[in-house]
Amino acid sequence: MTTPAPIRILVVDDEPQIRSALDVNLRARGYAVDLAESGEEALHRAAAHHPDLVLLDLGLPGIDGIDVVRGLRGWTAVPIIILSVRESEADKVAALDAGADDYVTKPFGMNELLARLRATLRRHQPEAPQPTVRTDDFVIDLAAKRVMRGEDDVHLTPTEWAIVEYLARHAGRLVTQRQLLQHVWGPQYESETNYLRVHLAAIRKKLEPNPSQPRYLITEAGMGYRFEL
Amino acid sequence: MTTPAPIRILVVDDEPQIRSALDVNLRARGYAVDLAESGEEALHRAAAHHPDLVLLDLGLPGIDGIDVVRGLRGWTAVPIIILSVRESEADKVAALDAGADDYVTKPFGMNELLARLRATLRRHQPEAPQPTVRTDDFVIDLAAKRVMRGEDDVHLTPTEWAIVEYLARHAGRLVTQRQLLQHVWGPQYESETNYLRVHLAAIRKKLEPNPSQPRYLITEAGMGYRFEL
DNA sequence: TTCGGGCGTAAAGATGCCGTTAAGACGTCT
DNA sequence: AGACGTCTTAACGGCATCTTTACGCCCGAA
Repeated sequence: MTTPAPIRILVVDDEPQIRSALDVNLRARGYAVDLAESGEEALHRAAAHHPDLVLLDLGLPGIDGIDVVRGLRGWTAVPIIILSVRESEADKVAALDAGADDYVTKPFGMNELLARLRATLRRHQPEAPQPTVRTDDFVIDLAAKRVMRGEDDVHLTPTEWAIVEYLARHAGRLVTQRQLLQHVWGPQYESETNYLRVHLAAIRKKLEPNPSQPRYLITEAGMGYRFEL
Repeated sequence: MTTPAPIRILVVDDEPQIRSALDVNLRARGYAVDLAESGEEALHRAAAHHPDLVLLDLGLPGIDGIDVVRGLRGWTAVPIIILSVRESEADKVAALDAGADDYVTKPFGMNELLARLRATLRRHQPEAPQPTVRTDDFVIDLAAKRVMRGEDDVHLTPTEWAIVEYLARHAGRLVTQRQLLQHVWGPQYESETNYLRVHLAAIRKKLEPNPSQPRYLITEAGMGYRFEL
């Protein structure tokens, strides 16, 4: 298991104190921070570094903040939170309709900003990639709970699927009978090894090219089973 | 192109003037509005009607607003915008971390609220990258919340639509009864599998060419259902 | 070689789930 | 308040699945 990559946040503000305050607070929470002090620099750094979220001050010298929002929205859906001293409704409406995700009025509390930041990031999390286990003869789609053998799919009963899934998630490793029994049937089933024999036979009949001589679902006599890729 | 279904908004507030003001303004913008004046009613109506967005007052009699957020987040990802007189950072942080999407302090400008509402709804669109799901026999228009079978459209009840939509958005994957029950009826309905049997029968009667031998809405005995394209 | 434990296979019975139907409850409009 | 659409609830037959039992094989140990 690798450590997750830090979430990258681009902070855009022309006031050095605010940049610094955000930098310190965000780094303290484990975010990676990139800083920009103008709209041009913001667009440039966003294109170069692809941040996971943008904190954007509206009152920038040069390009207006709203135009930064439009510039970003032209090519990316990165979440944008506006920081601004402007309290007027018109400004908020314009920023939000330009594509900003949230609007926080300065001065703001750091805890509120962090909470809004978490809320925004939470919404933008992409779905985890769907794991599949492939062999030469069939494909196990763990997310769809489905097994494909060539073009047509193989129908597994609930118990059969539970066994296959557990073995596939521990592919290559030896799984003891007790592990399987407890995972599929519950803690009190420790010694009903005949269940396993019966169901393994059914599974092999459906998945193995030659069920009587298993290639994938290997029996380790006296110990358990092993799913060989 | 068919007329898109109106966006349904659930307004939760115990003050009649605010309910009424929101009701009028939202209807004027073409939203369909559902009203609730307590947390209990909010949870109940949300489960019954599946709104597209919830406007929630924190200062409710009975259940606290935060608990309403938690109650909803237990089973649905519907966007929630908090309306509150409480300005303290702690309240905002608590609400956002409980799963709210935005926080607006009363008194608020109607235009700002509408802009935040649009921004929140826009953000939730990416969840529907495919507006239509097509089979040989019918077309599911996820945006318009409508099903067309050939030329004429099939009328689905709210519950039926909720089931079809969930299955269509997870096309090909196996959806457990528990997933469906929690998404359609709420968290406390984990074991009422007879609901599913009854409604699936009704849906099949409307969509399947041969309802007694389903081609699209496949039952996986003991596990759940699968929408086969 | 003989014996016994562990395993694979097959088939029959038991179990629980699913589809179907219909009636009553509920909520929402006119 | 009444009528309509919709949801809930219960009952039942049919069927998929699981359990249980029996038997034969293989292989290592005596």
